[in-house]
Amino acid sequence: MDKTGFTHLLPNKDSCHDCFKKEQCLAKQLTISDVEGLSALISKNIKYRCGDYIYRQGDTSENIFIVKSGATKSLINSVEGNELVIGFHFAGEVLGFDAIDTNIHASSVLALDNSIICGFSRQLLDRLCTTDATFQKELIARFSHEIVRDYQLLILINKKTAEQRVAIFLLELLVRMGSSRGQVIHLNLVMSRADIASYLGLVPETVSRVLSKFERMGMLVVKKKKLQIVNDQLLVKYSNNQPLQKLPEPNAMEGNAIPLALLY
Amino acid sequence: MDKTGFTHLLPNKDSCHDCFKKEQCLAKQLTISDVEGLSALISKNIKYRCGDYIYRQGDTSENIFIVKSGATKSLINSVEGNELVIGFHFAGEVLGFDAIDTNIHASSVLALDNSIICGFSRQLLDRLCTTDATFQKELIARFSHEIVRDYQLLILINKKTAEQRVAIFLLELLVRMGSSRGQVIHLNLVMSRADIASYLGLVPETVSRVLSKFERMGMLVVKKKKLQIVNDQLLVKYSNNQPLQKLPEPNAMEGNAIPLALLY
DNA sequence: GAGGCAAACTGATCTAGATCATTTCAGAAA
DNA sequence: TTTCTGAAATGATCTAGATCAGTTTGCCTC
Repeated sequence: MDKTGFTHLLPNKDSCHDCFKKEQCLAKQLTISDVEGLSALISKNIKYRCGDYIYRQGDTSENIFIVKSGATKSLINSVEGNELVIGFHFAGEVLGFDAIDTNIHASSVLALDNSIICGFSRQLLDRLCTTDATFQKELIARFSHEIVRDYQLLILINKKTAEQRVAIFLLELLVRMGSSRGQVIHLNLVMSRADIASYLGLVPETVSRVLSKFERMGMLVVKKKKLQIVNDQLLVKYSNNQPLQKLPEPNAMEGNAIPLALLY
Repeated sequence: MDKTGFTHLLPNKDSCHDCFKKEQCLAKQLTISDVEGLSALISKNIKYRCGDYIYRQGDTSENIFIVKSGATKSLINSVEGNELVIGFHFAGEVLGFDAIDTNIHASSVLALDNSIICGFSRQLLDRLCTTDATFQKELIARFSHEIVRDYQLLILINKKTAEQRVAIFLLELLVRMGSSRGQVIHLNLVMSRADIASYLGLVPETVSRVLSKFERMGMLVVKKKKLQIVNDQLLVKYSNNQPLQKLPEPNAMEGNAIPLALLY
């Protein structure tokens, strides 16, 4: 029936008016008629298969993209040739902010899954920015949001243990996938262990080992790309580097007299 | 004579018209009269002493700032209480982009030196954005630039050796300080070893050791905060992880028969 | 259902850089 | 000048995670 693999992702027609994601769209505050009038400048519902590039590092920037469904990763190819994953993007997120200044993409983005993505031409972007103050504000807000998100990744990478990184990553995924906490959650890891490792500044083997350990601790059940979070409270503990077996803090004694023997 | 320590930084009057940094200013493309008309919304030449905060993480955002002279660092305080340096900012750079979306600063910025900084009220920012298309474009371009810069820091941190990190950091400083390459350069490190270490995802001792090693290799002369770059070509080699003493690659043999003894 | 293949997992070993413990040094105060 | 103080340098040791070397697993294709 569905030979394309996309039909289930498209419950609506090829129009902004019926878009089931319009609440998350960059242009959400424009009236429908505004957008429809500029329809020629929007490429709606472009289909990407797993592994397809949305754009490549070095490409001239033609569009800003909005992920409607599916998932993508963005990466940077270093001079030495190895690639560094710098982000994962899900429905509602905007792609292409890296090229507004220079017109050249500083990163590549590719689909991790069959994905539907809309493109706003740069021309439309400029036009809306000058004619529509609300749109412009929304755009700048998203820029700012992106900068704060980058900070978070820096924090995640900096001086955290492998276990913390993986725990934080999983919790972040839970939030972004919109799952509520405190119950058994099924998570479909759309990215490979190597992708996660690159993103977290680790090596695939380490990610694998940490996931296995977390499984042994009863926090989750791992079955390749299918993850089942069983105990997210414990996951939170690990994300703060407070594993179960940790000894009480030295100052747990405070309030009692400290034996002299411990001071000398 | 100059008891304030600031006079030498201010060769011009307290006006945008005479500002010696106007070419680098966010509002550079506005005509002088435009800006002067909005003068009440610009706090010109605010003086900060070494250690003063320009703003703190969690503060409500009142202004966008432009560094006119001096230097600042931005940092994030983690939940555990330790601080992470995420950037250094010199003349011409804009501060405060992290709070445009939420109105709350996600990071703190403090002066590393006596610094002169101008503040644009958020109100002015909004006004210029709606009335002046060129200003708005410039602002968005700077946002995009900031995002790309964040990518660079991610690359710097990710999977690079301590020597690479320090070498890249020094080369980056050379560029940002505007020094031309290929000659002996005097560099005044305005930040501490601890700041550099935090920024590079290392520990102060490691930064110290690497600088000492670079000195032994004849690349630079270290005298606390005064650095003298003697051989920047070698620094470039180290930044690519190609130190001098490295053995020839294994495939240097290719073309010759490989001795069986090496295979077993 | 067999064969092929790439991702994921696991165990053994190694090492870059962290940690801990001093020492040195430069600038400020007295 | 001497003393004081905090940053920086240096040496010795330790360890988290990388690296290397397989093995296992799930998923194609025929």
